[in-house]
Amino acid sequence: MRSGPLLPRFTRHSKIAAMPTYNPSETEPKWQSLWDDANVFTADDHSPKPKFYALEMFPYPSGRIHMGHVRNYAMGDVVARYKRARGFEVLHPMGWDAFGMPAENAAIATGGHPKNWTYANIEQMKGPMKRLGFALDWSREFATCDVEYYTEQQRIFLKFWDKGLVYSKTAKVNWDPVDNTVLANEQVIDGKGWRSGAVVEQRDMQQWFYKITEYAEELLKGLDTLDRWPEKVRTMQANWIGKSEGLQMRFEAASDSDADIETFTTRPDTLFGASFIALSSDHPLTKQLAETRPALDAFRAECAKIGTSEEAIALAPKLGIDTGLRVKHPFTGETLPVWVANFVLMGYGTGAVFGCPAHDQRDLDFARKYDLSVTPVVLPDGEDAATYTVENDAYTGEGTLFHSASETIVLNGLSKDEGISAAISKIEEMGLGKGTTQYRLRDWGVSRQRYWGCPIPVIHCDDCGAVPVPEEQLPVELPYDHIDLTIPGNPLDRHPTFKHIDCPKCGNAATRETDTLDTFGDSSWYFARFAGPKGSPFDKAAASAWLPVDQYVGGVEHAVLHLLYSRFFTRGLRDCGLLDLPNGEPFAGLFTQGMVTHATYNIGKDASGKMEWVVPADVTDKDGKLIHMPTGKAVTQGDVIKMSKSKKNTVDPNDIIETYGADVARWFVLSDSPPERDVEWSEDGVRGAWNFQKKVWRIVEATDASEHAPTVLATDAKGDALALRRSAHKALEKLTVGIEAFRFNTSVAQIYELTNALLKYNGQDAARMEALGILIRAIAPFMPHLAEECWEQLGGVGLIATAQWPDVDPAMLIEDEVVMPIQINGKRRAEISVAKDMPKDEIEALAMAEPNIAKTLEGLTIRKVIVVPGRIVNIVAQ
RNA sequence: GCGGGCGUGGCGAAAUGGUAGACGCGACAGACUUAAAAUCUGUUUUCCGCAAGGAAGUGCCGGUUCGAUCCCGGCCGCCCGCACCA
Repeated sequence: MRSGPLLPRFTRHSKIAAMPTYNPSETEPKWQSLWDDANVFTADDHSPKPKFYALEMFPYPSGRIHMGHVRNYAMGDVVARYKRARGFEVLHPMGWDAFGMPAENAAIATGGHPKNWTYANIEQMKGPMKRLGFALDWSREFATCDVEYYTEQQRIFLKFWDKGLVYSKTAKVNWDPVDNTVLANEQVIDGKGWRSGAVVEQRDMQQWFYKITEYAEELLKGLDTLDRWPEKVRTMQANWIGKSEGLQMRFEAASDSDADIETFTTRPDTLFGASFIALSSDHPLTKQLAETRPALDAFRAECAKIGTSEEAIALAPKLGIDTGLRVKHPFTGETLPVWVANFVLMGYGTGAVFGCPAHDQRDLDFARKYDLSVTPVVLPDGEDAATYTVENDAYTGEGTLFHSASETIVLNGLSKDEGISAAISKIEEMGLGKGTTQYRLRDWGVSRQRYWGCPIPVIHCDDCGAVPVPEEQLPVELPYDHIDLTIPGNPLDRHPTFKHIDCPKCGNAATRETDTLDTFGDSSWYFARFAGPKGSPFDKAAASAWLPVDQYVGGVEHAVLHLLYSRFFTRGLRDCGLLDLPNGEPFAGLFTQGMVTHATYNIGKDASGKMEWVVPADVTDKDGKLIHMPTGKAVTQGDVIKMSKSKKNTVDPNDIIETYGADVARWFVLSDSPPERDVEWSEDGVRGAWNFQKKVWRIVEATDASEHAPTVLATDAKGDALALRRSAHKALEKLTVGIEAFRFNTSVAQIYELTNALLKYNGQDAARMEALGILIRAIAPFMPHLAEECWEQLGGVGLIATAQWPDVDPAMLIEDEVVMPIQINGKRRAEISVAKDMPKDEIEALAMAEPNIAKTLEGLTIRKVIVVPGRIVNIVAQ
């Protein structure tokens, strides 16, 4: 006899007593409270089981959950529930990435307080999140704007300071001269402030930096160990770090009135092709020259307008101005002109390059425009040195050096790599430079001139300079009173009590730093805090035991910044002795999920010429025409894009939960599309999920649960029962692989197949119950509430949330008979059914005997017969 | 511009060297129903054919292979990233 389930179970003896159809609005809250009562999802720090840390990128508390959240957390939840069923102690926490600009924007718009707005939003979002039934350990919840959290973040800042990972320098910001405030790049639209419309200036400000470049090499090398990260993300990070090996070298002044210029190049082999030197418009020498030359100063202003993004600079037409300065070529002694060019970045290398037009496209475009010489020095294989020229396409590939000889050095005949080594050696020998490694990665500027963030724990003293706040004086708490964001500028800067304080070192009057930390700092260590909140800034032992996160799930938009900063933080924390994580990697497995998209709908442009978008819920199909119900206007369907408020193509998860339930919402976002790809929301798709839910319940309803438990093994099944059993175990095998490989859509397909097999099966025997038991447990990570209800109905013991994953019976995967296609010249002409272990020659004989094969082979000569046992027969004939 | 990815039925897709289109949506036909919904059965890549069967087919061109959606080269198209949104 099996023991009873948690809830009184009502047994059905016949189909006469009408069973109510499955009602998620009743069952879902019921199971959620049972899970809560049993503390099923609370992770045990001291469990003897193997650990599994499942984490989704925590949400910004905007106040509303959206379908993207549902998809993100549903994916993590599948993994978390599956791993629990597989015997792991699972940590699956949730919290809030709660600092940031939207709270300030809301405060600006409504006059409210960012703190009130944020905490109210958290409360508002928690309800729907809980209603979705995720297997989350809510006991570890926190918001990054909690004083307890940012106190510890300030402590980390101080530890980093002690470790030499924090420093300050001046850096450029977008300055809005009307609002007197610093703007984020996204707040700058066409070079103007988003609110004031004033032309934005680039202004230098003293700012704090984290020395991420200290770890450039380790962060790059570490990427090779992240074999459970998408290749794409690793490539993006590697590009971001941008390691390049080359030569830093000085071009010496041609005369006393000229100047030496320090350059960096990755192609010293092309030195003989150099025809000019190009300086960045921000190069110190450029600035100096611009002071006395209005034309150059104007050109600098032109360059600043292009913007700072690499894309903008790369796409802008190449422009320059000759400084009149001349330098000496180190090998030939010839003079080279020094130009200022708009395509040279100050932030990379030395802010100066030598231009070799034949072998660099930018240099070539520039040279053609200003009629500078183009001398090819790398000869592609197969080209004739006497006739080879470069017209409009620079040659950047391999080849043999030519036109590269002087009294100083001869590079002719060398390969590209040999030329690079030889040129570096020579320049080093001449004392003009050194082979070096450059990184594109820059230090992380963390200062934000904003209120709603973690205060930077630093005090500025006229005598002592920048002094870190002594640890015992933490936290530097964000003041709540006297905060008015509707006035331009940073409220902390004008706060009556926050800013002015005595220097902790000398006791004289001093001022607090009024900048707050970049919110990326908040999210760079929250996963450690989840693992153990006790301790400072987190429980070292617990965090070290839980980390790394075994499966992290989130949007690809975080591919570089958040994920790179976190990788830096865990290394910094390790080196400050706060964390035992030898390889420093916070996330062992990463999955980047696609977006939830939806068609957009509009009813044309309004009087001001602005497109009027309408919500999908208001659009109806009337005789094949789309109509906007509130206005009766004709609707035009636009692109299918990511759900966004501005295009109004959103579907509110609350509405879906209310209408169909949490399980259906979860099932839909996991079913059709591969997880890494976008999924298009559709009403039909949701109804499909709804119908599937009902179908499962109908099968359960039609099952006599009085004889067998759902954990039964029908080992003596024969005939149809055996066939069902085979289907069940095959489906189980495939769907398990699907979950492990993050291909939930294929798991769903297997679940459908098994469901269809069960639907067709009439027997009320152990095989039916076994297959159904497998189905229900397989559904559980996807539709946990439905699974619990079915499990209970079938007489399953305990909660399915704590049930073990069913075992695949390997014997059920092996077929005695296999169907083999027979091809002639790669085209399928017949198929035969043979015993699995039939010898090759017998298979061949059978294949030849097939009527259609014999017929097709008539008049042909057989050249070769390929027999791949269990797979295929291919006859090559002419 | 540089870097990366993707391209398969009406649609979402599956198959990563072995029968292309599993599974789902939609559509069509039928059953049940006064009717609709729900449910069930069947058809559904295109073309020829009553059928058996045949031909073409995974963006385009070529290559490797007995065999290519899959591997390689070139092209076309679309998408993403390129440093203060989170």
